[in-house]
Amino acid sequence: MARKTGSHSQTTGPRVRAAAATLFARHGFAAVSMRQIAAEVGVQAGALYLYTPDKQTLLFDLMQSHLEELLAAWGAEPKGDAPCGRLVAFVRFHIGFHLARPEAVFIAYMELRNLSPENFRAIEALRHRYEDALEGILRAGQADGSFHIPDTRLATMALIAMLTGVTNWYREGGRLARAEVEAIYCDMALKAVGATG
Amino acid sequence: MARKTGSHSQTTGPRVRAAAATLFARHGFAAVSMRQIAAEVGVQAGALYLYTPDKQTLLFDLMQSHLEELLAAWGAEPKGDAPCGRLVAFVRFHIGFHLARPEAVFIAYMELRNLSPENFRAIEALRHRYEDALEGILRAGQADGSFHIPDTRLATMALIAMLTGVTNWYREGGRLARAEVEAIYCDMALKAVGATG
DNA sequence: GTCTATAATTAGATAGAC
DNA sequence: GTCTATCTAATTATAGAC
Repeated sequence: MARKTGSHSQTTGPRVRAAAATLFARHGFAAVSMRQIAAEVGVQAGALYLYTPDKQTLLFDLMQSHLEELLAAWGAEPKGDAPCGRLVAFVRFHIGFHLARPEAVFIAYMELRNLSPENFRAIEALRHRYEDALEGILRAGQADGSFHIPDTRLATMALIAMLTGVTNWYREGGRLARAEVEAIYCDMALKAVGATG
Repeated sequence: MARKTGSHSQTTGPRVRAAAATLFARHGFAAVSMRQIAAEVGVQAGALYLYTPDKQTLLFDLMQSHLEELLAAWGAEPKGDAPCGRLVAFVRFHIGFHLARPEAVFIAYMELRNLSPENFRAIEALRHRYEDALEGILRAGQADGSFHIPDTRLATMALIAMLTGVTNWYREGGRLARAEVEAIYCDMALKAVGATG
């Protein structure tokens, strides 16, 4: 086993991010101090500045990497050709991805107003790209007659809000298993867009 | 016109609450200082403590009065007998009420983690009572065959998340008028629960 | 790479003058 | 009812020893 040569740089950086994610999700960005993060990692506050230039950048990096991971994961997801199949794939993917990362999801939705204006624009652009992925599916289904949607943009926002809402109430080991939740949301989503197939 | 007898107590209290609501919604509870609130009202920081014992209680009062107003307004709303009509009434009521109070809605959903444990329990109880109102409609519709819902509790959470999501994207004077948005959401909600009528 | 110490600022809340 | 002044404590971020 390779010796770590006395350096912790390969582990402390990620641990700082993990501790920040946990604390930001639990108490909110503004309510968490750099000292709390340091204590969670097990270092002193000053040491954090070896891994981030400031607290704001720490938040931005968490949100940016979450959304880039989301886009990359959806891009790598196998999807069918028919709009109905693609919508089902999106619903399952969205729920699975979000339930697997409750902290990152929480931060990405709740801490937008704590971003600097430039950072906010960057995050919003990434989020918009993800919304466009769903809107593309709905447009295709509307075009080929699979769906019956009064307004695709509104349906996009409604569906994403509905799906993301699972993270507010779902608890592992609760009344419903994840697969059951996914199936029920697929059913509701297909019905909501008036799917025929 | 009655003279104000030199006292501002009838106006400053509400103005403190209004300023706090605006600032909490914009920047978040933890990021707003008592001095900022005082500046918005046009008094000094110390004067705020004539109207609230502390910052935490100020937040709690905003959330509590919002939810009590929500429950009272829904209770006073005229509703039909048939489940379909009652669901339509709920959708229109929920969207209308929430779009009219973007600040209070934002605070009630985003600042739960900044409540003390006791205050959190009180707010959650109020929120649960409101969710139960929708769940009652869905249960009735499921019972009389108007709706076809795999799981009423899950459908309740899904619908509320979908409806509340309007506050994230709707802008007055935007592409769609409020009535159009309500109509489209009614359509999607009815379809999502498999309404037959 | 981490710690200790500290600078500079700001926070929530209170006391007492007016 | 409001202001000024202040207390105590906590904040972000940096400097320099090790």
